[in-house]
Amino acid sequence: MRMAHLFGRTLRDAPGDVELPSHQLMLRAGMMRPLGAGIYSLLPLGFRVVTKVEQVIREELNAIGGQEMLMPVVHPADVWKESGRYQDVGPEMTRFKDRGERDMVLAMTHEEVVTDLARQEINSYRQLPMLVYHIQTKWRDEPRSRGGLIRVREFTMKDSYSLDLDEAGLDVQYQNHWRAYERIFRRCGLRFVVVGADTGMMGGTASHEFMALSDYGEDIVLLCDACGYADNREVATFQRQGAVAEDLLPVEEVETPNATTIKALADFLGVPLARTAKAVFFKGDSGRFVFVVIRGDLEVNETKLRKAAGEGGLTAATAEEIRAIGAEPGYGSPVGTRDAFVVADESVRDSPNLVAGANRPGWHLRNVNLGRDYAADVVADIAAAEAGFPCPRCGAALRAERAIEVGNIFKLGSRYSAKFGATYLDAEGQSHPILMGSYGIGSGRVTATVVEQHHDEKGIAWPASIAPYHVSLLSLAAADDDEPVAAADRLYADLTAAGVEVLYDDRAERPGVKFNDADLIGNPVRVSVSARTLAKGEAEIKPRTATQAVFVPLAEVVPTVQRLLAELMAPLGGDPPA
RNA sequence: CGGGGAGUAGCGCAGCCCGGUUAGCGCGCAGCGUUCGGGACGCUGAGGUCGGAGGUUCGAAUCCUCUCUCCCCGACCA
Repeated sequence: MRMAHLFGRTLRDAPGDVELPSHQLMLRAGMMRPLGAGIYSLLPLGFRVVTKVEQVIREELNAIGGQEMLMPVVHPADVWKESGRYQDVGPEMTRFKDRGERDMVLAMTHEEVVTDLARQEINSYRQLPMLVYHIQTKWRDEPRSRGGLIRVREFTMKDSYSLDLDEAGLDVQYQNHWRAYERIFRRCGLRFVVVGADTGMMGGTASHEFMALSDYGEDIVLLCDACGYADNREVATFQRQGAVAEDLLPVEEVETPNATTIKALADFLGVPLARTAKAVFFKGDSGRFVFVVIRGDLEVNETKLRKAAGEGGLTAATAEEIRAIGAEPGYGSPVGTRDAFVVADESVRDSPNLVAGANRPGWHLRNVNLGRDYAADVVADIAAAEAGFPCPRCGAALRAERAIEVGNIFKLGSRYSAKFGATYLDAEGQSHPILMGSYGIGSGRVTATVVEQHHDEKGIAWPASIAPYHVSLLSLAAADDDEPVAAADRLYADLTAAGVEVLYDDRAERPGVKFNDADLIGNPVRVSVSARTLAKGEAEIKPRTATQAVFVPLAEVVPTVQRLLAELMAPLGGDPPA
């Protein structure tokens, strides 16, 4: 591609309000442009990268037996009503009516459609297992998109769906995806970990997320370097110290002016946070008031709490709602409150004689004990794991890292097939629901995440496997000097003929501009010819991440580039260019 | 949805508080000339409904009201 006619120019400055490195760099490099909040056009350079990522995905999915297909992006609402998600999913699903006043939706995902297809196409055990996938646009009207391609409303996702006879078959496909995803992300040059995850509203029985470590990640993962334990913070657990044996002391009131936070309370009384119980108040989606009691040194994990309380969603309770159940904001405790569903963390069961609120301003109670002074409707693990907490498996200190979710795998089981009547007949003529799995990778998010992990102050440094082009070819010449241009033209032809993808900067720009743009765009190898190199019959070759360039005779450029590319590709596990 | 910030030329910004000819600067863009290995220089030039609507005023980018959009934090999130 000749850069003079490339659609999409580079920018010296990113828009001032853009902060994420990948967002800035992909805008500056001319790879994408915003159309609206969370809606982007991919320009040719960016589209080439995403296409390559998708090709990697395609190859690895095909390798585990995937059959590529294509399902629609506009769905009649009927299938969503059939699964129940038409009612369950909130405003992030866009609903509209067609001209015939029929309810329609924009696809957020494709479980419904694939299950509808499965019940039409599958009826015998002889047909299973199967694996189908597509790479298709999704629309999710997120309350807040952010960070360029990391979190958008319209995006392209590879979603695959496994169809199996039984749990054993589902396990195999789940493991196949696990391995395929590891290969995909390795080939894309991503550093990642696999963590256990919440199944969320996908339901199902198991879920893992592929998390690329990044300071700008929206998720937090907890990792154990000693034994390899890894979980999303939403589900991460930690070793508890067990019940403390201590005689239960009588409750006594203590005046605690202005001690409305747990920290202020502990400081005022001179007791450690772990000797206090804090109350946290939520209103559940069901309308119940959820009263949480947890030891003062721990934080509530809302995902765990939602499960323990059996609530689909939770919002913080208002001061009026708190007073309505007989509690007092800042001085709340479950002692003497009413009309609340009390969820206690295991920590308050195991730690006797805690300081808790007295439900009147300026006063707390010493020696409050679960069971004696108040009852809990549920006692469960609802505490958030933190860095430094003991690993649930081996006890070593956990490490916490921010991460971007680039892929996930779910066991759906019969959640959809049962509702849709997607069944097969076994060898005895018995009907069984097909067991399903669902597996997703966002190709645009993968692309942006690669940039997060592969850039420097100059620009992007693409892994060779997914770079827009293999080579940036620069002709460095004065306007009246035809020699370097002619030499670069020949190299462009030779490299292209050898199967190397070349972005040829043939613009009438000064050397500095071309160097800077080449660094910004980030193709893995740069080849330059100028009067200076031609004086010795050479070209300059420099990998994007190398500090030193090499000079080779013009005739050696093609083989040298091919060798360099092969070296750059090798650790990525992909094939070098032909 | 809550909190914060911002909409002035393709991009980055100033001007606004304290209203007053023709709305500025840098980059980019076009032309000419000089330059030519890490974002050159000179001259000339094109490019603007100052996000939109309404209002106040002799006069509004500037003041008031409403509204739209974008960004950041939070809530949310398969």
